[in-house]
Amino acid sequence: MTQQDTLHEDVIDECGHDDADSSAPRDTLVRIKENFVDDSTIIDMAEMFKALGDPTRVRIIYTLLQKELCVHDLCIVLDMTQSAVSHQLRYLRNTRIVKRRKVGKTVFYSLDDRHVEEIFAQTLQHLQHG
Amino acid sequence: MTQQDTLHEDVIDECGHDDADSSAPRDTLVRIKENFVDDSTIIDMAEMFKALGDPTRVRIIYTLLQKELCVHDLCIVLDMTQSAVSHQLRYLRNTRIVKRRKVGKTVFYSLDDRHVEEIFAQTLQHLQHG
DNA sequence: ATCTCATATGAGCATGTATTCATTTGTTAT
DNA sequence: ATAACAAATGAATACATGCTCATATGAGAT
Repeated sequence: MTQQDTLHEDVIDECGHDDADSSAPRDTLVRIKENFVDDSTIIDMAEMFKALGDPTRVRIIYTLLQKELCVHDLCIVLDMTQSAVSHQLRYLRNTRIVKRRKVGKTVFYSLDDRHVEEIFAQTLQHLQHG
Repeated sequence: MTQQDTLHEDVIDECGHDDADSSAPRDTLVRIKENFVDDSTIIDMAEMFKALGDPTRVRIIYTLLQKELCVHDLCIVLDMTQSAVSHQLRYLRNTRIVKRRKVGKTVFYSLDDRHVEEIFAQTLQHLQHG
């Protein structure tokens, strides 16, 4: 916010009259500002994408997309420490992307959120042949 | 990888014979491992989600979803420093989410990737009324 | 109770990241 | 050329994050 508050309108769209002290563009910005969803939604979105924004977690999700697995087997498939996997599973659990089911002393993990599943699968498709 | 390599199969699915030295479950894990997409795809996915996984960048994308804007106006709408916004725009540019168009000394930014746009809009919808 | 296996978790560390501040580059106008 | 504005960028800083190591919890078996 160091520079002055003049507004710029796309020259092509507005055909000329984008004067520095015109008020219409300012209204446009105000309108955009008012169109904002609430902060909590913004934060929720960021949180969710952040949860998907790590290679290890992507691999976990991709694995669970194929089959429900226990922590131990996940460690084998991912070739990672039990501790590292458990930490990431806790992360994914906290963001409701993954759920667990206990059978005796083993805990089975599977995907919890269907539309996270959709987003993930969709993105995977796009990247694989796009 | 500290614990032993016994495998666990879902008791309900497999109706009993989940012996520690059964070989079928091990095959299952091997199959899952082989189903893996290549590492670069995993990394690309994570990179892309990471790019969307920050409140500031979410706000930028949400804003540009409504209208192409120059850096200066983005600063006003987001109520953020020109430097901070520019840094994030560079990030989004590097991940091909956003593109720029120069008109004189002002630079207009807009969304570049249509399916990032779709993923974003879809996720927003899900979160707003889900 | 004790032992073992499966998972969870806290602390510590090394690395990554978002912002700020100061400065630079690039463009227009005088 | 010089001045003024728009945007980009490098360095520094404060904070977040992913993994490791050690340890704790919890459940079944002996």
